[in-house]
Amino acid sequence: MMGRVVKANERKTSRRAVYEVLRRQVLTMELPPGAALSENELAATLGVSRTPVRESLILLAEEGLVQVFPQVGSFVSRVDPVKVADAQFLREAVELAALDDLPAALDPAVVADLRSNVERQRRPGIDLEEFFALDEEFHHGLLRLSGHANAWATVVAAKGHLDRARRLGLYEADSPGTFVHQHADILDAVTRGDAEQARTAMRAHLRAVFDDVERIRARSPELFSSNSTTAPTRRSIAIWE
Amino acid sequence: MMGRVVKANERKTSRRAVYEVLRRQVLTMELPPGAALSENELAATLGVSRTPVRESLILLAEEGLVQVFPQVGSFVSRVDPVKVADAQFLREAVELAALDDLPAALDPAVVADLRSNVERQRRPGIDLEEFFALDEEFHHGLLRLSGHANAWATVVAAKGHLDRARRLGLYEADSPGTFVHQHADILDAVTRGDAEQARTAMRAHLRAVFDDVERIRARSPELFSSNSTTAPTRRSIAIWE
DNA sequence: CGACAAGTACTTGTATACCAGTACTGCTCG
DNA sequence: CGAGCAGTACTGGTATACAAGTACTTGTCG
Repeated sequence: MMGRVVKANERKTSRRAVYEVLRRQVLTMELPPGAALSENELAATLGVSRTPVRESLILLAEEGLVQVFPQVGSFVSRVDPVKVADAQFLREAVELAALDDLPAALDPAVVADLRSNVERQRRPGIDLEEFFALDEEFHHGLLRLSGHANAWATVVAAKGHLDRARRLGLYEADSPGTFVHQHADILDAVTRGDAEQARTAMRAHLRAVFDDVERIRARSPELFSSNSTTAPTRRSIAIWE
Repeated sequence: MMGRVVKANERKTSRRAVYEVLRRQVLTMELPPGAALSENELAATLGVSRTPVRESLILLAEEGLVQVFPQVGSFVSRVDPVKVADAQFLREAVELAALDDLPAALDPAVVADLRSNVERQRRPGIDLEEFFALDEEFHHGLLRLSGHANAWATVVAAKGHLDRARRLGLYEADSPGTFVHQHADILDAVTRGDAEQARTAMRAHLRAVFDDVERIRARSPELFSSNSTTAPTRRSIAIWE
């Protein structure tokens, strides 16, 4: 048989655009936990048909950010403390393992990016969304240093619930100053080659982020899932509108 | 506003069935790397419409098991050594972190399951598919011991490429005896409470699995992606039929 | 015989139509 | 007035129709 060569360039699909919009709106709480997501309504709002909307909701459901109940409706998931803890564990495992795997000679370009990143985090009156973007970039950069940048995508896909909880915490804080200091500490230890201190600083940082969740949960319980036990026998949820 | 209570039971959807069938066929190499997956053809074969087939392919593409090229076609991904290494790193990070987090008192029911599992792995002439199922259950059980069973789902979603490489390795081996021994070693160390030895044994086990990949790659290079460098400037692939 | 170009048969992406099923509304009847 | 039940307007799941685009085929011309 002859070899058949297939060429394809990446094209703009409306599904990708819809997915990114919806995901951002869920993570930023613009679409709050519990909100109803009607496929028809979203399609009309976004100016597309149900198909790309539906496919986006399926992907978001796979990430745990949306719950789809056949013949009933689709809803933004409440923040599930169990999933927050799961994401915390996964993230800590990956980021600490990466620190264990740092090469002797760090990529100077990446190190420069990280330094610049921390500097920008220090800007007074920084916007929260901007800080989050820098924070993501910082942690991603640390993984790049160890050559495991690709693992970040898996962490990102799993930590949606954690991100929403973090956002809740930061919205109530005056400034993300504490976290900026922790970032600087981690980077300092890494560049000094002090792996043990880097691990300690990273663990303290991630745990500090995690500890915020319980505080927020006490203040805004309606945003959290009430599935206290492992698995409910009946798949039932209550929506307050 | 009044509280609105929504009840919904989980229903059978053909999409879930199609997804599971396709995923199994990809992981077992029944659909080999590089195979063309026509949505129309699959729909006709499975007796459903394009919609559930298409939605399943989107999910598989998200896992990296399938590549979709708009207006060109969908294909089973070749085993990407980079993704195999990524999955290996992720898995090792998670499973070792779980061993660090074992409680003082292990759940005796889970321990009994693990012992029974290893015994069944020892059965002579064991079928390969059965061994894989037991292997999955074994590692999942170890995560359960540390209370991080949910992290297994994330690992599973990320390790599709690794699993296919492993399967290739075992298909050529006479028996999975070496791995069974390693499983037994890990379980022994865990039940003895020797966390350090458990970590060592686990690391050796996972690395042994990983080392098989290069051997297989040398023997069956056509099943592997040839993206030697980081990112190709053109999204082009070659299919041999 | 070979190169080039129009045609054709596919591909996936999107839009729409229909179906099964759920939850709320409001009428009816006790 | 209240409880119960039928009606109705929604939901998401699936099937189908159409559109945009790619790669191979084949006819034509030099």
